[in-house]
Amino acid sequence: MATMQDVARLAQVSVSTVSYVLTGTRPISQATRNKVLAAMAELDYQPNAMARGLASRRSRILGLLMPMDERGLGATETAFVTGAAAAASVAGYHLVLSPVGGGNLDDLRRLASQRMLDGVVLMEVQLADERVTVLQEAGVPLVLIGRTGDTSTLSYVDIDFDQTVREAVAHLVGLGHRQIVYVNHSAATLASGYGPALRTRDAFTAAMTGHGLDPVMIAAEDSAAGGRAALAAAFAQAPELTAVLAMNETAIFGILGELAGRGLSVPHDVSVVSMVTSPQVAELATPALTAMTSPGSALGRIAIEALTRHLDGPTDLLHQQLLPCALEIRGSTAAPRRPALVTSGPSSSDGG
Amino acid sequence: MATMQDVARLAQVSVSTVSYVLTGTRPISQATRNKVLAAMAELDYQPNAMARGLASRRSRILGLLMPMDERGLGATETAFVTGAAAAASVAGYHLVLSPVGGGNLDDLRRLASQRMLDGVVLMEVQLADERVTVLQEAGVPLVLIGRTGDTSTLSYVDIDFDQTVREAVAHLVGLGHRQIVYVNHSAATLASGYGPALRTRDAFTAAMTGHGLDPVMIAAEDSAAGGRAALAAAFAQAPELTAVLAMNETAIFGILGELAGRGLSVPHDVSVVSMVTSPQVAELATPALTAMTSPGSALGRIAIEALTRHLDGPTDLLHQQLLPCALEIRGSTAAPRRPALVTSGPSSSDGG
DNA sequence: GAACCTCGTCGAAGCGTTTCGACGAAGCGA
DNA sequence: TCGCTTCGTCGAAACGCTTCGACGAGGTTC
Repeated sequence: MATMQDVARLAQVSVSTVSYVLTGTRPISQATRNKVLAAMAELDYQPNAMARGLASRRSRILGLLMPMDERGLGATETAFVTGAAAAASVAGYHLVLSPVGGGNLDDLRRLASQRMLDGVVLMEVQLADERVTVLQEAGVPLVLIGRTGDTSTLSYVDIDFDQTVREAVAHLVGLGHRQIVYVNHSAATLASGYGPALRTRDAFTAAMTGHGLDPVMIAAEDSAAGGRAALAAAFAQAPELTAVLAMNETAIFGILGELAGRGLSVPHDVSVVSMVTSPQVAELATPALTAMTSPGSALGRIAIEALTRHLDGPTDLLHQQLLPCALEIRGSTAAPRRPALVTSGPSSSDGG
Repeated sequence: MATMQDVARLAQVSVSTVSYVLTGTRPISQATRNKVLAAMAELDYQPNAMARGLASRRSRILGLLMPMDERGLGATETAFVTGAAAAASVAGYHLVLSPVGGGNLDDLRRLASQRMLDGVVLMEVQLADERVTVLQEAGVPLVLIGRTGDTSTLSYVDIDFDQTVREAVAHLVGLGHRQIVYVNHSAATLASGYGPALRTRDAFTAAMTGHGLDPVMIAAEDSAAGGRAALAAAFAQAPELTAVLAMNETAIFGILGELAGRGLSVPHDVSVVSMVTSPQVAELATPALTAMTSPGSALGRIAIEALTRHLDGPTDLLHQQLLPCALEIRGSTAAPRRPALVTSGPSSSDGG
């Protein structure tokens, strides 16, 4: 383990000169720089992260705080992580993933106060999220993936749920569907103030109303059984339904199973669109699901970029950005077999 | 940000005394300890992780190195992570997840040499894994989840593939199945020396042979399409097959789709067992899959415990442990409708 | 009662960086 | 030529902690 001292001695310069070569905080002549670089190479020198952190009061570590609950990361969340890690690496930071759930707020407070994290990206943000308060009190720079209710003082990147839902509905309506049911997360999740669930609910209502259609939403537990139950409820509320739009990635497999069980084929009897879904998951189903693909890795990347920009050049600007999901048409949507009576709008009347 | 100085001053003791209270490295009288503790509480003191790391030459950070590839973490890998994170927290360490894939060996070398990681847990180990060499050269304590080919000098925790496969086969044979096909990972994965694929292949051969049965293995691409192709190949090689055992969690959805497409019902025409699978994924299918549930979080926990034990008390003992997956019977296995002719062994002849 | 421990505490020397003030050596305008 | 910057470098003081040697005070042991 060579230290800066060793490098300085070998290069016959002072320690500070070596430091300046490394950090570029002061100009160094080309000749000296070369001597130092050569010495570093010869000694296989690596700066000690702890010493650097202590002296500079910046750890060059970023935290990605993700509540890792029982059911694990979907491919969407994984994409956040990989995107974020790659961006952090580019910016010269390390990324610490920390599974700080709702419960251990003290853990979080400790983590934040230990000066080990230069900044933090928060995932799975609730509309009212105590973690935000804790981190702000600890003075840790913060970027959210997702949004709290009051976004006026925070930087965030989030999915543009409004546009995503609008596009999904437009796709179905364009195919001729009139009775579309939206399967959301559970009632409990809605009640807990989970942003995506609430925002998509509102967006769905708006989009359907805009088409002159009746918005029917079902809250489903996050399980295959929940999906099955949701489909039963959907048929009860909307017997003529020809399409299902589902936010609940887990429930959707139950929905598909239940449709098969009722002898209904996808997409001919019922079309299915999965929202905020990764291609990997969409391909698991048979037929592969038409889905709104989440911009997962882009979200992670942008969040980290916003954070590092804030850390490296202390701009006080907030970064607030929404990214829509992209419609990827696969095998689970088609024109309805018996298109509902056209009650308004110029929807096509093909299909049979 | 109160420092140790502040605490010492307020408690009217020396800085070193405060340190001893914190670390317990020297005895401190109860009276003094109380004074110090009170001062800490009053100042809301949090030790500075960087300073501590520099002085003690231990960062109290552990790395979990996981190759995060395109298709993301399954619930199984996620369980590793949560188990490891929880155990690390208990042992007073932080966990850094680092997406160090195969390519960036230099990144890894840098990470290891910066003295930022006290120790490392390596996931998704190949039989010949360069990362192991790099870390050993850098002198970083190491525990594997998985195994390299030569395990003589390394600590590891891994799934007991041999027993897992044996149990799965025994379950199917016990139900009366004789023609069982094993769907493994892809040929490319096998060729790359991926331990689980190779070990399960051998274990399957051994288990089937032990029952006097013919082992048929199919290598399937990690996709739904790969699963469909695999099933076709399986029927080509073993037309009488009544059961499928699948290691390939992704392919299994294709297999199920293809079975449905052929009008074969699960489990009555064909039984399906999924290996090394999380309950969450098993429940996604309809019917829910009988599966060998991987001891995911236990693996992560045990790996971290072995690592911290090694770090805190420098035992030179290696920790080498295998954990079997647990058979969880759900809806995808049953006695075959027409059990194959009993050719040997005392299998029951019920079912019809 | 001398010699020797052990216990609890202190002061000071690091740990390996960054960063600040200083200072010759040039370079430049007047 | 004189004062003035600017450039490149140096030495030393942090940064906030751990850890080592030392040292009184109080017990034991013979």
